[in-house]
Amino acid sequence: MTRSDAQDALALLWRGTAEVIGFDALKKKLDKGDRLRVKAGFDPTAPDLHLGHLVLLQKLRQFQQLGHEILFVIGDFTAMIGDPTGKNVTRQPLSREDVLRNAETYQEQVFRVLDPDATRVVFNSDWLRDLGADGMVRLAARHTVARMLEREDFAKRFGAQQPIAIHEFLYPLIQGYDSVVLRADVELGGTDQRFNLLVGRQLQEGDGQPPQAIMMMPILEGLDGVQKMSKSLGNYVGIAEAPTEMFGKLMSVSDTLMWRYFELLSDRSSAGIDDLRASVDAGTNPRDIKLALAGELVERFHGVGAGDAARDAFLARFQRKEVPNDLPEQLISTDEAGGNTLAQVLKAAGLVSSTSEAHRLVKQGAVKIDGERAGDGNAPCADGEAHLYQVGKRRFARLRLA
RNA sequence: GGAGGGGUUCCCGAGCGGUCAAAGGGAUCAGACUGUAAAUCUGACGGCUCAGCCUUCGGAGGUUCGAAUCCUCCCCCCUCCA
Repeated sequence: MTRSDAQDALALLWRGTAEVIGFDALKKKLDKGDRLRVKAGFDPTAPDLHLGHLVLLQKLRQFQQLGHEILFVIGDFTAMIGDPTGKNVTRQPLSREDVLRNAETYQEQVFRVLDPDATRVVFNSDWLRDLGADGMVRLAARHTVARMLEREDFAKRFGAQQPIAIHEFLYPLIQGYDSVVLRADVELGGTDQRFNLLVGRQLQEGDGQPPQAIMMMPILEGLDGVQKMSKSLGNYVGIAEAPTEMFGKLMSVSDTLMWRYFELLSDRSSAGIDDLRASVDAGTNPRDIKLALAGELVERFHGVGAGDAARDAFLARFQRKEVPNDLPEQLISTDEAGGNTLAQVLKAAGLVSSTSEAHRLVKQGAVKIDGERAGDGNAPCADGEAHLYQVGKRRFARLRLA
């Protein structure tokens, strides 16, 4: 590795991080050309990954591309405790079966980002089961209650006289112990993991190991650009989502937020991103840059060519306002629909969730038949021939009545 | 164990006998605008055989011409005291 390669590598690894602890030691190891053991732990609790999770995975991917070893820790043991981080209440533990099933879907999605051949997946129950009661007691002896209570969420709950179960104290200790067992050089986590990550350093030092560096990644903003991306807020892009969905969602992101996504999610080099910025400053339409971002991410999750296909479909539909060309014809039975009024047909076709909604949308001018705006939800639909029904800009169906 | 407070339409949250399908905000959807599904503005936002009708305000009963609003019992949450 040449001098400048090393610097580029460092810059790449540094990019987008919220905070790095133990930077100097890390730099030294990188300069030496060591192959680092990079640890990241995952709770197999919510198996639906989205781009918010990708931030961390992306960083792992970068380490991986630079030749380092990824230790992907599935916290099947710790999931039984439930990470208290950020929680104001004690978490419900998961059953063994849930954990294993989740871990399965987890890996499947994760390997769309990471190279499975260069990733070591480990389950922390492997060594924690053998730790035994005495080992657990020894581990617990390594930390004090006072220090544990420094943790913000514990402190809050304690101050508010809300319960903290004793086993919750074990979570950070166990996560830290994982680092000891794995002899991690670096551990990645979200900024909310700071405390747990630091415990790892402490335990490693106590064990006579050099403490791991800690790399904290920021929380990704969701599509609204304000709140963190999360499934419950509905502002997320799922890793397993269909290409057109994913593309459309990414295109709806604001121009400002787009750069954040580039920095945290894109495989482009930092220099390449700077070039894009410069070109926008020079007058390039940000939309075109966003198309590239959306294309890149779709490509990553859906394979070569998927990005271009999604892009073409998007442009056709929203820029040229064309109708999607691969619309299958749907046969609607007026018997099942309960009648043949426009509202009933739209409901039967699944374009609206109720006839009431259909009537409302018709009144708002959102419904078109063969491109003609419909004016009456009670108007009967002619049967026999297929017609193109459209609700709003996104819902289409080619329907034939029977 | 004792004393209080509360459960309202997707979420938050008003309403406290009729004028309530129920304020306001958020989310969502639509229309306009646009460089895209950003921003902004406007509107919609329980269901139906849709300008009329039907079913909603934790659950079950009751009072009343009439209840989300009053009473009884039950379920669940929270706060304070012990």
